[in-house]
Amino acid sequence: MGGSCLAERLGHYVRLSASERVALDRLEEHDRSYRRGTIVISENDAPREMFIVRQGWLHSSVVLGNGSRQIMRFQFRGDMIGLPLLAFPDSPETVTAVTDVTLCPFGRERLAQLMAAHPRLSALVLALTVAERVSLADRLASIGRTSARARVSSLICEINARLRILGLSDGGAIQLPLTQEDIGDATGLTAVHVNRMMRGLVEDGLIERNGNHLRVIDEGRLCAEASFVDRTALETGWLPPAQ
Amino acid sequence: MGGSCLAERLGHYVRLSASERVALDRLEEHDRSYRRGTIVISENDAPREMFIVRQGWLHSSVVLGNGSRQIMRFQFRGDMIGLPLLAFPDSPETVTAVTDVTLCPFGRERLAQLMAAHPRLSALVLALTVAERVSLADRLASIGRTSARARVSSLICEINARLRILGLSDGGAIQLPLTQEDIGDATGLTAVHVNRMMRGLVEDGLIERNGNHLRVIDEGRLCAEASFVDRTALETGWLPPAQ
DNA sequence: CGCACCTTTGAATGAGATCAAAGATGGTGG
DNA sequence: CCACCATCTTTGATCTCATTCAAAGGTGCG
Repeated sequence: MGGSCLAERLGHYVRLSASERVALDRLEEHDRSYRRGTIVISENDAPREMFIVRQGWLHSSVVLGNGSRQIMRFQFRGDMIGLPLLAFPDSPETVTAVTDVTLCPFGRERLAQLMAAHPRLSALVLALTVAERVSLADRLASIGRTSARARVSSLICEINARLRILGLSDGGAIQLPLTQEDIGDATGLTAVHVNRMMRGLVEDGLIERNGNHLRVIDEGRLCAEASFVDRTALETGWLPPAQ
Repeated sequence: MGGSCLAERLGHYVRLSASERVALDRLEEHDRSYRRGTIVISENDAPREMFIVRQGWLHSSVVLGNGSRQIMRFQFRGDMIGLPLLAFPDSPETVTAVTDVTLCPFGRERLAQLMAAHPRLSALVLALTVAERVSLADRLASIGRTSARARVSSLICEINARLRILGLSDGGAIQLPLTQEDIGDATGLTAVHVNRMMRGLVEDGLIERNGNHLRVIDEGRLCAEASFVDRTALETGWLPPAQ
């Protein structure tokens, strides 16, 4: 089964103690696979579990009264899914598998135990949640205050930056298993307009595409146009000592 | 000085133990006042402290490369400010006092101590952060996928719901110390268009205004138009035992 | 009282949506 | 292995909601 994916991620930021590592492994005792397209958590359902992503892409979204969909965020290996369960009995969002995925389910009580026993992991999970909040805020600013072209650029920059630290971006070349409709739902645009913007980016030599394959050519210019800030680094100097 | 504002808020969700109460009081040992308009934390600065709001309104915002501003969220009594310091050395956002405010500063180490000593408070702070993330996601969907009128309605609904649990909404009547420019920056609209939308809401009998005073007349219809969901309740059944 | 800031209104402009239809692509079953 | 069907991409024409520009009232603070 290999080590815990969450441990792998947290290991980027701190040197985990043996007992922390054991505790994290226990969060991922079980795993479960889903086909692409599967709805893992459904809006307004009352899920009993959260998940850690072991393999594959997912996204979380909501559908509004007018029938349109907003994709909030994409989730990759090592990401935690379904955390709203910590605050609300009913899920505020739908989580969908974009590709075939493998997930490790865990319950609230299990997390509570871990937090009680390991203050440093507790603090680290809080820091990760805060970082995700900041990342959402970046997206908010992008959608609220920038042009269609900048919104698409920003999404590409974010996905590329996040895949890079997972070793899934080969010099800017990534697998992008999204339809233009998906990209539109993530950026607040129509699929038609996403198409026009992406062709523009190709024409201007910022990216290349064929099929699901995308390559960022001029990352500096792409990020600059998008006002994109990389949030993948994390400050950890303040954490309490390991247990 | 009265009790801790954060304790007051957390007390809505759980019955705090004596020792938890003492720990929370220590977070708010000091306080500091700022005039309205003051920038409390500046984007890209490296703040040394976070704050708990004791009195007044603030907002957090970013300014993008094109010069426009996006307001992410408004903060009221009992809200925590500057949490990004837990994840990033430089602040990703500017925090500004909308009215005269009183804030209680505290450092990361102080929070780390509290989390190490009080697993339940730890979990509760995590739950609050998750809830705020969900609330941001709601805003994202509002801005990404709804009309100008719905966005303004949604903002009014959210502010009203949050002020209500603080006892600051008198049957839908609230103090709204915001310019239409502020509302525009929060909803991704221009001040001019905000003006037209608000007059529309008044004409249709959904709200009333004069000066800084706003009254929600038909909350049901306003929330329905905005696809607004109240996120002020919090699930706490899973928390570890109090210390 | 006067000035700065905010709200309100109108007219022109424009970015992105909508509508429609023609190519591509790929997965599935025969 | 190939043909077919569903889904996705691409392109063009038109429309609309929100922006932009401009200027005239209000309001409150110093």
